[in-house]
Amino acid sequence: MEHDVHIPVEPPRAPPSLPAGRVRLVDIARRAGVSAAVVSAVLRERAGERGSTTRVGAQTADRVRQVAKELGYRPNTAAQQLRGRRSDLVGVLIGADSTAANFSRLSSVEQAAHAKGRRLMIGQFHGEPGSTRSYLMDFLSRGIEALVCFHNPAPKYDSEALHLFGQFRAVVFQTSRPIEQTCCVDVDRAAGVREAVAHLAARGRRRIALVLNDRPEHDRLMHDRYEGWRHGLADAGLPPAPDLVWHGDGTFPPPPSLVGRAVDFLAQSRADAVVASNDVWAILLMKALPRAGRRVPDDLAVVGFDNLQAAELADPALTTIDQNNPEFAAAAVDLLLAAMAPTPLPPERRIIVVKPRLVVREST
Amino acid sequence: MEHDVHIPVEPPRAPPSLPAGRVRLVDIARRAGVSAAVVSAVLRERAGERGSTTRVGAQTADRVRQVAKELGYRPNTAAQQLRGRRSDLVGVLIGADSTAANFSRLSSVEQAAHAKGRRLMIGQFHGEPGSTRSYLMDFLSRGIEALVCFHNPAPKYDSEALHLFGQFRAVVFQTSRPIEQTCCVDVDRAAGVREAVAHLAARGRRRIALVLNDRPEHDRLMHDRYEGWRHGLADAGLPPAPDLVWHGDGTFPPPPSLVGRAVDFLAQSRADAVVASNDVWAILLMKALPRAGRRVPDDLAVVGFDNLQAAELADPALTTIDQNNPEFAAAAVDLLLAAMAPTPLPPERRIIVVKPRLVVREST
DNA sequence: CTGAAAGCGCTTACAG
DNA sequence: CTGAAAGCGCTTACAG
Repeated sequence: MEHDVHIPVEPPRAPPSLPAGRVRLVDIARRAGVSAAVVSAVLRERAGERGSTTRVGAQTADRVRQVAKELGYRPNTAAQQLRGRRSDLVGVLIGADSTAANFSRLSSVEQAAHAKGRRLMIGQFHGEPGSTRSYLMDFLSRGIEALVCFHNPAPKYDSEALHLFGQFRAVVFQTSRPIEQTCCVDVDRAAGVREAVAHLAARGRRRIALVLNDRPEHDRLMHDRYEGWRHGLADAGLPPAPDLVWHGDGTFPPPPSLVGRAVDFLAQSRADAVVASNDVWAILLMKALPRAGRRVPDDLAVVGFDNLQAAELADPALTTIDQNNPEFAAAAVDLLLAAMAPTPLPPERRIIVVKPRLVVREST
Repeated sequence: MEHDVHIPVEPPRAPPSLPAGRVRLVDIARRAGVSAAVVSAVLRERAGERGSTTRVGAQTADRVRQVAKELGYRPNTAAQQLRGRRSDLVGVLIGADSTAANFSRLSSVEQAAHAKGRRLMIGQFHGEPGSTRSYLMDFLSRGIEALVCFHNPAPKYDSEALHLFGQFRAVVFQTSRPIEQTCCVDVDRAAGVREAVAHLAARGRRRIALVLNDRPEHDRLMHDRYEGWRHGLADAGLPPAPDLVWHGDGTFPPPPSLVGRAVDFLAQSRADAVVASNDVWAILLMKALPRAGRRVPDDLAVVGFDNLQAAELADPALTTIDQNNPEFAAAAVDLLLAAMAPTPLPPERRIIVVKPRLVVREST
């Protein structure tokens, strides 16, 4: 019919020896004069997978590899996956409002995963539980079996989300687990603060204060810091000093008024050192202290937590507790791989605690 | 044979009406008493894809949806992809040594991509071209057609890498393109600096210096700042002042000795304001200036570039040029989607320039 | 409006 | 040591 003439004519097909478009396994097979099964066996062998029972002659194998390279063959992962191959993707869930510290940890996890031949797919959740669920379902649709969650602290999940988490072969959470069977990498915050207190005491500080973002009873992260501080004082032979603990109302980042109250507290309590909840708090304190007539570090030594880029750039450069992201990331990936193994991981091996490192700079 | 007795006995199969393991399309079809083709049509319709020519009766459709929900069906993306469905994944290439600024941009891109129904797979490269190539091949194997590259500045790619880039349907680079046909989102650095100079002039500054990390002739990013500064002076009716330009040797971050030389220059040139290459430079200058007897902002106003978290935390809080990541990310994703369309994008639409915003704080 | 069939690109028993 | 065949879970012409 006349109105059909505009339909484009099929271009002449390329000769079968030079496949057009994407190169497939059979294209290699045809060119090398072997069957697809042989090509598959050779290529999987090179990919370092477990040797198939089918052995291919060395000459044939070389020829196949040669042709594959010539044609620039790249296997179609969708087909491999459909045929039963396990996915090498790791899903990552991270809060869209994550701090810079979390994104730098993400970078470490990517490197650790890459070193183990894994790739990362990332999803950010934005508070509402729906976004978490949709990403989890998406990951499962793609055959992703391993998941890392950067929840800090873990939000309250609804039962539907918990059900979805349960469908992965391996899940590693950060800091705490909403589901007992899953895995967790935690940072030993108490040990970090304890080391910081030891460092301050060694430098002659005697009235070492603690500034918390929230009450220790409300927030496990703060509780851990409190415990580390308490033990640190005891280690150094200093008396327990509940009068040297100040806490905010959980607001973060703290508004100037809240920082001002903490500074007043530090001045009035005659503290000669302070361990802050994190670097942001520490830097804000350092900024406000001189205006209250307290010099850092002469009158008051300051220690932060996180080792943000801002810590190094602060004036004076901030002594802080580094969360040791490379070790954290390696532990997370190791846990993930161990949890994927056929034999279930014993409960005591499902949690790894990473020890942070104190980075001493000018503020102490 | 006796030594085979340890092989586990197959568990009794679940009745066909309650499929065990992953739920497939046919499981829904069986339960709903229809064919797989009907289920596929109904489910794709719900997924908002273009309506198939095959229309399904409303009652049947409802029943299918109901059953799919009951069984917790999730489509197998590998099978969909193998059947010809386009991938909704966007590959992201980012330097492992990326600054915090780049990772925060990554977060914006994820949000923009997510808003358009796309997912991100990230890969980090570690300097050597091999890691870039292996990620590009990996992305192609997965059927990923869209790529975003956070190269800043773009490294020298070998011809093999360039060939791989050419195999994607859409590639968006940051700042500059190593291949002409690809797309690029750039930040109008010159406009940002020009605005900063206008701001300084409006506050009565007359000797506005420029501190560059490298010679303008060596580095396009520095050249753009130089041009913005030059035009800014002209806009404000200030004389051209080549004696107010200082540049380092490209080392970044700058060692204290280099910062010291820049500070000496600022003191000797009697500058009353300075625009620095970036926030790190600005903060290091602010830290060193008081020791040279110059107070910020009273004697010397300071402007940075990037709006890092450290800028807000600096003392005084740093006025800086924000790269406007949300707009950058939206532009990058728009470009990607436009470039994926069947009609090729005209060359002039392959570059989008994002205007940065000046964030005024205490340092000016 | 609906069903039966073919096929996407692989891998894996199963024969030779 | 190698080949022919079946099938993973979908979607899309093609018939009815």
